[in-house]
Amino acid sequence: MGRGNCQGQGWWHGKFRGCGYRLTAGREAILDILSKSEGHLSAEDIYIKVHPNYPNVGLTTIYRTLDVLSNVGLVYKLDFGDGRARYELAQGPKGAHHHHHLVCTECNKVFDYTDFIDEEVELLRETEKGLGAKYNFKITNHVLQFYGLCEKCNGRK
Amino acid sequence: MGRGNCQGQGWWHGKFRGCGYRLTAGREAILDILSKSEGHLSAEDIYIKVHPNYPNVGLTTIYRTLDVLSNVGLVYKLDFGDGRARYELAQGPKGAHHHHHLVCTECNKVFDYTDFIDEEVELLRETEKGLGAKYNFKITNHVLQFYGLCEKCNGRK
DNA sequence: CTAGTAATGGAAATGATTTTCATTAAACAA
DNA sequence: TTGTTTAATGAAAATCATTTCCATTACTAG
Repeated sequence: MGRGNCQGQGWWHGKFRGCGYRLTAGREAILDILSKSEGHLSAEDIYIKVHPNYPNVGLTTIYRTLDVLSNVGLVYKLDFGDGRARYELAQGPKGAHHHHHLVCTECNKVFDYTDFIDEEVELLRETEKGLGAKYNFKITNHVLQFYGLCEKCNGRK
Repeated sequence: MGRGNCQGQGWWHGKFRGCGYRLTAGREAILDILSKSEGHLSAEDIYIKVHPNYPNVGLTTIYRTLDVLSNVGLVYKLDFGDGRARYELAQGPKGAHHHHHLVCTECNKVFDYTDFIDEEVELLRETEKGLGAKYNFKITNHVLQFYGLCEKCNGRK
């Protein structure tokens, strides 16, 4: 973690300075890639996309930056169970568009969905409240993911 | 994956042979440990517990066996986001006792809970059905986990 | 009893992520 | 603008959970 709770909402620039972080070329490059190519990039994916324009940005920096971005709350770090983390922008300039993920265990493709989100969110909120009260547990975060076979992979069997 | 769908319910012994697997001493030792010490053991945890009685069972075998057990459906492989997998018996001799997990991000302790399970299961079932229909996705599995601070860790801050 | 094949263990390999450390460059004050 | 302070950086090395290799052992069906 590090320097306190810097999570919240808002859009870049100010966000950094406020938390004592510096906004460097490399960091902007990474944010830029994330905002353009929407969805589920691994550190290496980002490295490959950033490299042509910024050949001097190393993989180490990608990792460090993603860590910072996720601390600041600009990026979500996702785990689809394939041994490498994925990252996606927490929100566009327009704000957050809440969605969950559907992961194909065969081709590893990830589908975003927004159906049932309201009911899910409602239940999750209830559960968080209930569990928090019962176990004196302060819930900060949850993970809900569905795994299975996408249409294509399911057909092939 | 491997040799077809060997998932289902039932208790040991028969399970193995039926799927073409052999029930060896090492495998029984691992099942034994899992059934005694309930909850969330890592491969190394298991290794350490098995080793005194079976010094000749290596870590590699633990991993391989856990893989088999999880294929056969006797064991759930869990991921609490700390970089190592955990394993728990899918069911006791009495049958499954469905529960979910509450993970403390500070001390990494994991709490089982069974509250709200009915509502959760209901919603998850609905969602699975809905998503399955809409995206032609065959959902086989889901993950729902809450993260936060346990009473102790929360108090310390 | 014997062939066929699954299971095993130890060592080496893998691969994503972190750490180390010397160098560079934001940020802010003078 | 110019320092000065300290965060940020890159390259290489280190970590560490998990897998793979490979030669050996041991179930099991015939």
